[in-house]
Amino acid sequence: MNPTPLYVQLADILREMIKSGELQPRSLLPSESYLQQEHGVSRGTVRMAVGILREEALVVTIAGRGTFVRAPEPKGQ
Amino acid sequence: MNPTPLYVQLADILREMIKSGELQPRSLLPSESYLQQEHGVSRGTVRMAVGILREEALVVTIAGRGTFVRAPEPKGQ
DNA sequence: GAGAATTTGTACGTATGTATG
DNA sequence: ACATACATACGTACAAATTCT
Repeated sequence: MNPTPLYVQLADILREMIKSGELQPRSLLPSESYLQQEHGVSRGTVRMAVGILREEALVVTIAGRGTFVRAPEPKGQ
Repeated sequence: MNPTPLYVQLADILREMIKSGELQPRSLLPSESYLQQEHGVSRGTVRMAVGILREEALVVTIAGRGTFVRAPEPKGQ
């Protein structure tokens, strides 16, 4: 009965934006601050969502810069 | 029970300095770096405090220059 | 004009506290 | 007890705008 946690929902949204190509490889994800306001959640929730994508190796985060969409691994590796 | 947040307290102090005339219209507010050290808080806390005054239209901030006390609106404008 | 220093702008990293279910 | 979610507050890093030497 428990609804899907907000941070999982947000991770799902962002993952879909990457898979669909809306967020291109090597491009920046929206900042934590932007995602906070855009989705009406706290920074902690945003960070947990992005953390999921990081664990899935879909994105790479650099302090002071932002979070980047990783290039998909070329086939045959 | 929660104490007033530091950034609200600092905003209150700065607002009072403006209202009282200690900080004159068109003069510069102390820099973020100065306010940090002077009040023993982090830069983020200073920025949130100044952000409150900005929302109240008591000050105007210019990147690379500083934050200025706004001149009170002359009657009839 | 070049370069350094200052100041604000933006972004992520971490810790703690509170509240709810 | 635990997970979720929010807010506060510290810090670091990098970038951009401006000023000064």
